[in-house]
Amino acid sequence: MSPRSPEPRQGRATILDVAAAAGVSRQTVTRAMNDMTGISQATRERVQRIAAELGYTPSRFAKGLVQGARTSIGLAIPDLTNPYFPAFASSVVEAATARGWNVVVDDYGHGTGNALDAAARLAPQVDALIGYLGDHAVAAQAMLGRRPIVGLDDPQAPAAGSISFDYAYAARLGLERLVARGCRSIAFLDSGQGGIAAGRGSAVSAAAAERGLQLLKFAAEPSAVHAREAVTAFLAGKAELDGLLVFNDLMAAGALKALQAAGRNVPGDVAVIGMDGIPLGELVSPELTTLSLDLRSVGRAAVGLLEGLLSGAIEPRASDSALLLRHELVVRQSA
Amino acid sequence: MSPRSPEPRQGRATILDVAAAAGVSRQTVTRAMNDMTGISQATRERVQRIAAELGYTPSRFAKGLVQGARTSIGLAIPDLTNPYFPAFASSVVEAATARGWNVVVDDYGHGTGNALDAAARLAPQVDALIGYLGDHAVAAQAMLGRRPIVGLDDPQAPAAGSISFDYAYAARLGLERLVARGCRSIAFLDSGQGGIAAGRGSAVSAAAAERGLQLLKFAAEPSAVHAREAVTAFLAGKAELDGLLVFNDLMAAGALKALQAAGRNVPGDVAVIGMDGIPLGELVSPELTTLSLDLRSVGRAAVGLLEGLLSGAIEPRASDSALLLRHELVVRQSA
DNA sequence: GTGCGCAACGTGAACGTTCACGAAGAAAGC
DNA sequence: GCTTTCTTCGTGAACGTTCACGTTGCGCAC
Repeated sequence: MSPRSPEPRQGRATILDVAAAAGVSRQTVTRAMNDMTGISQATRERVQRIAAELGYTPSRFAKGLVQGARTSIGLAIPDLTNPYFPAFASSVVEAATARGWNVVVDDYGHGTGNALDAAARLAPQVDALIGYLGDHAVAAQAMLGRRPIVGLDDPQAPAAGSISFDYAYAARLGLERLVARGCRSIAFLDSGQGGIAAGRGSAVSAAAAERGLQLLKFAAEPSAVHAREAVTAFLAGKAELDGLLVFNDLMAAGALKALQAAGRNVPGDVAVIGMDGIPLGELVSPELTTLSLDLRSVGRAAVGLLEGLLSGAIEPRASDSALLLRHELVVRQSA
Repeated sequence: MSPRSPEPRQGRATILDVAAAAGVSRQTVTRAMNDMTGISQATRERVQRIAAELGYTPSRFAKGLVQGARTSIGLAIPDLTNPYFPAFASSVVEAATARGWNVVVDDYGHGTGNALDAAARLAPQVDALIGYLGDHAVAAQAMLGRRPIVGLDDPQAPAAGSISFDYAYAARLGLERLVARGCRSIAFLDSGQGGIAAGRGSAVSAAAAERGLQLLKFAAEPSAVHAREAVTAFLAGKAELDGLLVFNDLMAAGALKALQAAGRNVPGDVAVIGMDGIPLGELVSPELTTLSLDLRSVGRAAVGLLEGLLSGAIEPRASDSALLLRHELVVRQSA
């Protein structure tokens, strides 16, 4: 048995297998496979045919090693089942695809995982990272070494690049709307998770204090069902309620359900405002008034930042590497 | 200038940079970085510290080349903004992560892309592929060479592994429900896209014929807004309608909106049944009765199939490589 | 003091591809 | 006929890591 049989049964065929089968050299196979010049049309076709017969596909490792490709980015998100994140992921994938990059997606919400686990899984696979990393951005950067990170919603300790949201502005906008509608007893349904999620709650509290508003706060895990249960429990208490600002649209959708189940009319009895502006808001009844984010622009911005960081056009942790985006009030039916 | 300066400014640091800076050999750095035996604790820590200072991270290409890792799978889906697909993607990512695999996600719905473009982008990056490939499964297999593909919803020309859905069964279940409710004028809102999507429509037609039912069919692009417009236009026509079966839940949600806008009570005037069983169905009003799929089990099954194909435990295109899953009627409020 | 074993560390080879260069042969110009 | 040019193809080296060895030095038993 020769060390390299003409048609290896196991393991992937290599370029040398194809070369041997075609009676040419490595380089000629390379020329044929990559549509390079310096090869006759006849040879090109013959080699391609033989390659296909052998099921040969070039090793991405060997190719990447010699070419030094930088084309894989990681995307770390907490929960693909919360519609906000696929909407965001979709725009990241679109922007990355336009640049010829691949996106390795890691959803760290399963089980007890956190962003650091996701970073650890992605670190050996990618050239850069985009993600909701919260407090773990620093540790993630250590894992990534010199490869850039664009962190979302990390205004405290921004990563090399960062995209944050002006929650103070959003909170003012939301409360203003509720007050303008005549709401007197306003509550904020927060996310029960700390970390990344804390910014919204404190911004709303601050905005309420600024206006001299008494603000009731309660919290739930960030899902529709949990929000529904939390609102039901809240309504069972004595508290008055005629205006409700909610951590995100998904939870707001759950809140709507609970209010309706409790016989409260929305927006007649209780006005509800969500946050994020996901398409779901237009499908629920009543349609959700929300503090909307242009999610496609968020993804584009993140990938654009990353491109700048990778090329060196943008300095890490500089003024132009930290973006602050604003929500916009989209008035529909719920408030 | 020596060919390898102690602290290279540009380009990633290599194992040799670390070795030189620490005054040890490659192999010792390897031992330190990978927590191997045969190294003193003092040296291990010193090397790790120096590696961190240099921002060294091992090249995935070199590592993959020598270790022959098979840990990246591609996931090709048409549209991340349709909630069905992230729900599916989430379960694939979860199952893949549990096996230590990474998932490269490609969303080919942007612009004019199709599944073949996605396969072409993914082919150089992954060791296997899961996806909604439709007619392109054969062409995709050519790009993947010997690497296995698990295709979804491709009963005609199954890939190496395939997961299909028993639409005949689902259609009978749905129509049965509508008839049992007393519906006489039943329509099916189909997806305007051919290819992958055609199976549902023909199954519903067949099931209707089987029952001797007259079935009205109309179609729209598979999004909530398009479905809403299509239903509005349909209602503006003369046709009677008291039962509506819809291609998927997202479109059904749009249909609900249109029916309500036209003053039709659901389910009083028109009963509506969706398909897929995505969480959205519980958030709309009335809550959507649907032909539900256990999406987590679909992802698990796909990854399990892939694992079998990769390990050789499952033969491509064999009886055990083609799974047929059944929908289940989940009765909520809309029918 | 000789031999042995073990811990700690180093070196050649290999993974599969592309790049840079070189060589052979044919066609073309004079 | 000779050189030149162009097309077609082949060969050494390199990418950065791990694997399988080999080597050194030290302690210890006899």
